[in-house]
Amino acid sequence: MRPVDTAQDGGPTTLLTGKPWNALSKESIENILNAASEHILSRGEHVTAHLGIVLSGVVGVVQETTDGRRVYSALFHENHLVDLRCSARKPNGTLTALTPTRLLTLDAGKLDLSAPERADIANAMIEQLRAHCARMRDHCTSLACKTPLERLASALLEFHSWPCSKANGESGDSVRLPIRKSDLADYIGVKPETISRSMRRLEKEGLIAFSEGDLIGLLNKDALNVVANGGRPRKSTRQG
Amino acid sequence: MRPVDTAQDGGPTTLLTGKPWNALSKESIENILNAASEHILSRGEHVTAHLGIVLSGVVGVVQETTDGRRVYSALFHENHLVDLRCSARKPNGTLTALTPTRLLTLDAGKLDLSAPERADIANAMIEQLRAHCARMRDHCTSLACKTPLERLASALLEFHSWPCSKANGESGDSVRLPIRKSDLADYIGVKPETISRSMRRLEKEGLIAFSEGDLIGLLNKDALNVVANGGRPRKSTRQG
DNA sequence: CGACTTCTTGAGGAACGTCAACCGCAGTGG
DNA sequence: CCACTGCGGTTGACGTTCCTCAAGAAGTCG
Repeated sequence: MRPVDTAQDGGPTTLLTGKPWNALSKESIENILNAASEHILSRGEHVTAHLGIVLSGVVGVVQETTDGRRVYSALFHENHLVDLRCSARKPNGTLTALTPTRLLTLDAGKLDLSAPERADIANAMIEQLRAHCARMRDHCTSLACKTPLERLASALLEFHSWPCSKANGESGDSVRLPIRKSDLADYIGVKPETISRSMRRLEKEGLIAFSEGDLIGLLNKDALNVVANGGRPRKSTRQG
Repeated sequence: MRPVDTAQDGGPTTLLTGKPWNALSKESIENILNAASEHILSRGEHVTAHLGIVLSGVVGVVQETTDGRRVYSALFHENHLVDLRCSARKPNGTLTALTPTRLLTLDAGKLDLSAPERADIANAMIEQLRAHCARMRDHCTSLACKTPLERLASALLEFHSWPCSKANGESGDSVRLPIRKSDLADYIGVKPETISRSMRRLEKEGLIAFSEGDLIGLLNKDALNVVANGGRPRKSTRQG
C-alpha cells in the first residue's frame, strides 16, 4: 500500500526480477516502478486496481452469481500481468488474493508506453495478454467438456508449471497446491466434495500420492496427461 | 486467399470500416492491409494463420479431446482481432469458420508496430486483446457454475450484442442465431439435445419466442438477464 | 424420391451436486 | 490443561440433472 521508492528499495533490480520483466531496460523498469504501489495482501483481501503485476502469491478474479455461486474465472501467479481493464463493458469480477500475496498495482496514467524507447514495456504487456488468453482458452476447454477427474488432472499439471508450486521431491515430480482446495473447486467449476473424491480416485489409481503437508507427488505424469486430455470420458449408458 | 491490393480494392476505405479499425490513420490501415490476405471461408474450413481480423461471419477456436469431444473455446465475429499466438506453449486449438466468413489474415512480420506513428495499431490490438480477455472471463464464469438454462440465456444476450445477429423485429428485440445450434452447444459446454430442451423451456416461460427462420424474439430481456445471472440454480434436494 | 444433415423428442442411467455428519487442526478463553 | 468454537476438508447417502442412446421430424441437395 505504499509507492515504490526505487532509490530506497535499492534500485530497480530488487523487484521485477522474473520474466518477462527482467528483460526490460533499466529505464523501463524504473518507469514501471514510478507508476507502481506495492500491496501486501492476505487471503481474501480485495483490490480495486485493475492493472498490476503479481510479485508473489496467487490472485484470482472472482465472480458471483446473484444466488451466491462463486467462481474464479482466472488465476494469476508471480510475474503475471493482471489487466482487467475493459472499455466497453462493466468490469466483471473483483481481484482477490487467494494466498498471502505481494502485488504491484500500476497506475495506467503514469505508465509511459507511447515513447519509442518504452516499446519494450508495451511488448511485454502484449506478450502477457496473449499468454493469458491462451491459458483462458485451455481453461474454457476444461470447463466446457471435461469430467471433474480430467479437470483436476489438468489443474495439477497446470500448477506443476507454476514456479511457486513446482516442488521436485526426492522421487520424481511433485506439486505443492498453491491454493485452497475449496478455491480450486471454484476455479475448475466443481464442488469441494468432488475435488476430494477425485483426488482419492487419482491416488487409488496410482497417478498421484499425498506426501506430508499439501505436497502431491505426480507418480505418472504421462498417465496424468492422458487423463487430462480426455482419457476418462463419461461412462456410456450402453454396454453393460 | 489473395493479398489485398489497396489500389485495386479502392483504397483503405473499403475494408476495416468498423470499430476500432476505422479510427486508425489512413497510413496505419494501409500498413495493415499490406500485411493482409483476404480469405473467403465456408463453414467448417480451417485456417492455419494465428493472426487476423474477422470482416464478416463467425470463426471459433476449436479444441478436441483425444476421445472426440469438441469445444469452441472462443468465438470471434466481425471486427474482432484474432490473435492465437503464444510463445511459451504449443498452440491450443485451430481456427475454424462457423459460418461463411471473410477473414483478413495478417502476416505479423509485415506489420510495423514499432514505428511511433503506428502506435495506434498497437493500441487497437491491445484494446482488442483486453476485450477478448474480458469476454473469456465471463464465458468461464458461465461454464464453471451456471446451469444449461442460464448459459443459454447468457449466450442469447451475448449474441444480442453482436452486430451481425442484432435484429430488431417489429415487436421488441430479436436475435438471429449467428451459429448452428450444435456449435452453440459446443460453445456453452452442453449437448445439442439440452440446447433444444432449454430453448423450449425459455419459450414456455414466455421469455423468448420463435419467429420465422432462426429469429428469436427476446420477449422479456430483464427476466432473461435475471436467469443469465444465476436466477435458476440447481434445485435443492431438500424441501420436497 | 432418396440420401444426408440438423434438430427434436423421448426414455433411462450415471454422475455430480446437495445435505449432513464427522475429523483434524488452530485459535480462544476459562 | 481442557472445553469450546470455527474452519477446511472428508466421507456417506440420496436425488436431480444432464448425458447417452435411439428414433423420428424437418429441411436441403442430388
